Amino acid sequence: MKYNIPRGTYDILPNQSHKWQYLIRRFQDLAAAYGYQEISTPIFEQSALFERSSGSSSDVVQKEMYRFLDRKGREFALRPEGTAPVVRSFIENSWDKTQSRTKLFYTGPMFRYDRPQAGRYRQFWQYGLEFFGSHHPFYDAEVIAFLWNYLTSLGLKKIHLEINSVGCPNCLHEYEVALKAFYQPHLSELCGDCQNRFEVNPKRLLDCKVPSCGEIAKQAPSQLDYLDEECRTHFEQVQHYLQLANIEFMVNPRIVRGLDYYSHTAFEVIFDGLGAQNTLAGGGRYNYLVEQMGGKPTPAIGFAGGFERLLLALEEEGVSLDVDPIPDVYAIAMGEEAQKALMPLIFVLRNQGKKVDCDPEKSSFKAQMKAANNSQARFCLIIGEDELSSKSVILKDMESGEQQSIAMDKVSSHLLQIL
RNA sequence: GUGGAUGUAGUUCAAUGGCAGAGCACCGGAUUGUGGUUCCGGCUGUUGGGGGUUCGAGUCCCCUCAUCCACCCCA
Repeated sequence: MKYNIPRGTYDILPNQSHKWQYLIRRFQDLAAAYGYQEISTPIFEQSALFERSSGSSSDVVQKEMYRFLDRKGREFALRPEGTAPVVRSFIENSWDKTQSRTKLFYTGPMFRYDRPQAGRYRQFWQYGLEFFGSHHPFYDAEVIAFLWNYLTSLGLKKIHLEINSVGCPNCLHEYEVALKAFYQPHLSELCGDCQNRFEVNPKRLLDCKVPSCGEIAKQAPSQLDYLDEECRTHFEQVQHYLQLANIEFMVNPRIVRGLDYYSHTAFEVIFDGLGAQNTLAGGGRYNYLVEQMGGKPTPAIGFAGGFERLLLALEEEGVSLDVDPIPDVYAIAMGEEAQKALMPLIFVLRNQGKKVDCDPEKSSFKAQMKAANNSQARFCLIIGEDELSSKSVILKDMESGEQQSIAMDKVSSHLLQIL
């Protein structure tokens, strides 16, 4: 019996692991600079949480959730996204009852039963950020600026930011009425998917990739023309604040976010050169979600991005994340007695925080030298018969080839000085 | 969920239906205890899995699994 990794999942292997840690650390550091604090929610929640928040008509809920019953028959789901659990926690901890703003971020795995392809997995890692407690456009800009600064500071250049406003429920309703009125006479010309979208989620008609549908979508009324006074002013202010933050963006009235809870500002960061899975991150306001989930009405805005796509984009742009740890010292021992002498020495160095590698079992001196070279360690320590009798070790600089003999009890203090 | 391409050594790839190979990597050697370059030698395979056609299948057919691409969806 041979066991296989589940479809659409992957192991983060040692030679990749440091890249993940690096990306996560950079996200945490930036969050600290913006005053955001980390929250970790469970991997699974009641299925109903996602059904109510994301919208039961969404594909994520309808087709992609990993659902299961526990031993008492309660229905749970592996979380397909991060916002709903954070909102649940926000309400459960009564943060909605205070007047203060709440700034949270998270990283962790999400689960969707999708057909895997490059940049799309069944277990995938997201970084995300949620802001609660103000509808001020300042915070729209802050959240978007955070995302933009994170991605650009990593070295991404071939990305662009698209923003839109989907308005409040009132504007949205009027817009959908207008949209349906526009599409009604074209119904027979649409593809099968779009005929279904017309009934289920008319906004999705706008980003169909079938060319003939795209032509029709170009003529369709724009969401932006159906914003009421308040929503339009808000959107203009958001753009103004983004300019003040020196963030470049383009307005794309056809951005449609997949989850039902979004209102007002919606945005995406697109990578120019990844194939079909080119949305690096996306987000928007959800001013009505907290209330809808049973909390006190609380405006909020957030985003989420995928680490796998981020990694692909960084690789595509040739950004090097190779910060693989290189040992400071590679230790070589010849013979059993020397191996024993090596033991206390390398542990002293390691306990001082030096990275020390060795493989004293290797067959020959030459082989150990080779290994020292492959490790790229700056120095190598050599102990053999001669050194044992003189209670010294040889310290060799692998770059210059120079070597010197050092008394065994002085080795650690000497290395502390030069490293 | 729909359509298509692919699957051979650790890895990148070869092999008209006729003995499964090469580069890289790895391991060893080139006078005793000194790496990188060079030279010599060595190891590695249920050809993803199962079935079928055939004297004979990596190659043709069917099923299955996986990866990739597009749709879809979205991060």
